[in-house]
Amino acid sequence: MSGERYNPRESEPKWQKIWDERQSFVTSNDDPREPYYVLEMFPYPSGRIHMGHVRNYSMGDVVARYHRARGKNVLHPMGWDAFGLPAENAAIERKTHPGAWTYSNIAAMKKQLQSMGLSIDWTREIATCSPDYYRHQQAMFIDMLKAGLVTRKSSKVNWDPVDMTVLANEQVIDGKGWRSGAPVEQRELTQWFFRISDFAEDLLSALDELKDWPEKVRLMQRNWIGKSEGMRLLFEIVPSDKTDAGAVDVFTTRPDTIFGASFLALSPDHPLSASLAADNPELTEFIAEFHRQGTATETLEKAEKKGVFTGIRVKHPVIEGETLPVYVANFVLMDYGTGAVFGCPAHDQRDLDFARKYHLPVKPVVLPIDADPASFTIGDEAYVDAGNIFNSEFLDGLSIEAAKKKVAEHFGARMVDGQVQGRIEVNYRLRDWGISRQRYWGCPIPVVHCEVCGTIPVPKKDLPVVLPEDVSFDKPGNALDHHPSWKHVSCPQCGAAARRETDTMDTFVDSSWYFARFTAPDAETPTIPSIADRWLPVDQYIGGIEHAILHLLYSRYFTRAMKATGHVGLDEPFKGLFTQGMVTHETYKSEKGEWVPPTEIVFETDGEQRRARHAQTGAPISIGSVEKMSKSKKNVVDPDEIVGGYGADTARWFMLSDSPPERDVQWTESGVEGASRFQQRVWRLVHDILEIAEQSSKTVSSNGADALALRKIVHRVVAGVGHDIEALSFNRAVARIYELTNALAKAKDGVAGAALREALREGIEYLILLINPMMPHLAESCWEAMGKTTLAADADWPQVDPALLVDDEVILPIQINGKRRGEISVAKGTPASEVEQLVLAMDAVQKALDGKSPKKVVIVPDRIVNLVV
RNA sequence: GCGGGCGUGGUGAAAUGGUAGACACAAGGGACUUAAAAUCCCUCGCCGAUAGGCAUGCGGGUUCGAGCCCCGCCGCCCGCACCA
Repeated sequence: MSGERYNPRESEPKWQKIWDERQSFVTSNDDPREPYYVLEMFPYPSGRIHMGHVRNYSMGDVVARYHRARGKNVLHPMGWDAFGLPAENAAIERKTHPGAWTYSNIAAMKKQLQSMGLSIDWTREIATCSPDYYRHQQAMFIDMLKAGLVTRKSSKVNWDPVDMTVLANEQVIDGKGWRSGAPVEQRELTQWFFRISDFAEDLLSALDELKDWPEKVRLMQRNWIGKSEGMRLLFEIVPSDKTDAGAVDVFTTRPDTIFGASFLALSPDHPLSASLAADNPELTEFIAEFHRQGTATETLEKAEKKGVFTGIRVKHPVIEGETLPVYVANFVLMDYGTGAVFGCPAHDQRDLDFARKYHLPVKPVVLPIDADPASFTIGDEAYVDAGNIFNSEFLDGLSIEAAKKKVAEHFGARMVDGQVQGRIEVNYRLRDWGISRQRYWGCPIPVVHCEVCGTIPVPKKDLPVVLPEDVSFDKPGNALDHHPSWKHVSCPQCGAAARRETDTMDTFVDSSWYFARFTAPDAETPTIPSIADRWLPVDQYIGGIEHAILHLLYSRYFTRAMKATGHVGLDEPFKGLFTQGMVTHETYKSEKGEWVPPTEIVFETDGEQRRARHAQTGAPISIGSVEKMSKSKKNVVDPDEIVGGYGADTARWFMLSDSPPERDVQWTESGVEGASRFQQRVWRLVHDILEIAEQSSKTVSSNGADALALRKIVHRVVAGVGHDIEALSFNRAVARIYELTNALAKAKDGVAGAALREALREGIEYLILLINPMMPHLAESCWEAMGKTTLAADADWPQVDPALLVDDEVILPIQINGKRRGEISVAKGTPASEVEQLVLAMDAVQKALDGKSPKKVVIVPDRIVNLVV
């Protein structure tokens, strides 16, 4: 055998250079072969890749290389999600320009990614902060503006007081900014919006067709869109001197409980609340207090349900002569429905709490099945389940569903305040996507505000609207707005002095179409629709679950908006979606309770317990829980150190082994060493077998049975690995490859004849091709050692001989009363009657039967035998 | 509160309703070596000397047969959360 160890530090750069020189992974749009588009979520250029990237891109690369070997024309590009606030923060801290910082980060990360040996077409690289990219985004924005997909409106927004910018609802997590973590405040601002809510129904129903998406993600999006079917209902105000308004408009999903209504509640933000507050000091104070403490979503959630009577009453819509009091209540959202609700305390917990507090009537109108109408009462718990309507005149006896229909008919035929009193309405939780950000480092919104002409889009010939280079970040807030001259322009329509829009776009806009731009990255238009439509949708998209709502929902919307403006011809951008788990690591703490990085620790074991000490001081270290790698807990492992030490293939292999890809994976030193050992083992095995194969066969006397047995294993593994990769079950593919390696190592020791030598040769050749998607550098080195003059990267996936997948002998386990008691080897396809005879004749079976005859004999041909005694 | 997911050896995990624990890590024993590293071989769910028994969070059920299907608990994780 070759005594030399495989040296990844030498071989990996060598193959990377060769792939690069031969342009192995450059994809042509004109290639006639079947297209396959695999994409991993592009990274934010923070400056360094982390293990999460390694895992993500290792998976994507396996898919890309596998499909390339299967003869597809594979598109596997990479780019940079390069706009965003960290660049501005860095500019402030380091007195540099956001662009300079970003581009130097890109260069550093690109080098790191290249050292991983990914099969990426780097000729298609894009950075969203480049005018070459964002000018097309601006062009599409103008198209969408003209198509009515974009709107500008004043609304209450989530204001991040640290980042000094606006956040979309989706970007507020637990009442805090998704990036800054600061409690979010509510402010009233004029903003640009994509009218995503117009697409709510389509975005919701199309989820059903995304069969290659995780059910979990579809469900999260479904909940986020939040469809609810209900009714809009007008309550006529009893005339008084308090207000001129004729009716209050209410949204409800439970019109069937209308007879149980006992009050109306308005949001403090409801226009009627404000007008009623004018001569009502108590109400004024209540609304003011609501606004004081109601800024942060968090405090809002914990607040007690409170309200103030407004002094006005409405007519009960179905009970003649009765009226209901109107309250302003802190739990009614202005954002949802109409900002007003009717309270039916018997069948809604919130309403019940409110009613008990203010001593309002509680009248049950839904009777649980089998309950006695005479004695059924509501205590502290509202009854919200199924039942039949009672206490409700013309609805009595109906089911909830039937009652809803009847109520709709009833109110649909009546008029209040000059309008139909009630009509069916569908409401969505999904709000329009506010994209205005008061930041410099983002795509400028290409419009001009003219006092004469209003808001005018920048003519396309004047695009791109480029960010000014000479900016200062001395003052907090928007550097673009502070720039002395940039915003002063003349109106493109009338020529008068006008002002540029200084808001830039949310960076989620940038990432909502990059996958389309990759299909024609140098085009003079945002896309070349015929080419985009050929590649899209992305066949396999891979990324983190944290983008389940934001990025993926926006991209789905944006693709529809691009279709409406003629830039693509499809609705859904991602056919297959896979969300990978996080990379975790043990945490370590010193006796003082400080986090200690794994690089500073040595481990020892006494066979029972693992202990840790500080490498330099020898101080004891406590081993803590396994957590997501994070700087704050110091449990990060730097990919550069792993790639520089063990090599990229080892890191890749380890990321794919053991843990199912959707689950979290724990990075361990021993796991990496195991991966590295396997790398050496393959290298040795290939050389050992080559040596055996080259020996002249003096004793050609093999009957071929051993060779056939080996070939069966080889072909079964090849078929299995292909299957596993297509299912993205990389850990199972890895296990099969280990099995093959074990089988080859065993077989090589017993070589008797030429047939087995040939089988071994086929075995290692296939082994190399199987590991190629996962450890491509090692595969090339082994391929070369075999004397091949081509590249493993260009080799076809091994052909499976179907005949070798079939066994002519099968081993049937024999169960007695469901417990395994023995086995029998029979020819495949042996009929049940024959098997029964054979089994009953067996000693072990006779012994177990103890002279009795079985009550029942279950025989599943080629699978199992079960005797019931 | 609502919705979803997951509970299998010391560990990561396998297992179209059909031999539970493949494969790997860790551990232990042995070979080789002056020694170490590397490598190779063996053991490795629990109880039991063996025969065998018990084992997939707990309790039931369906089935010839359940880790897998159904019902009820317990625990952990994730998402949403005053949505009328």
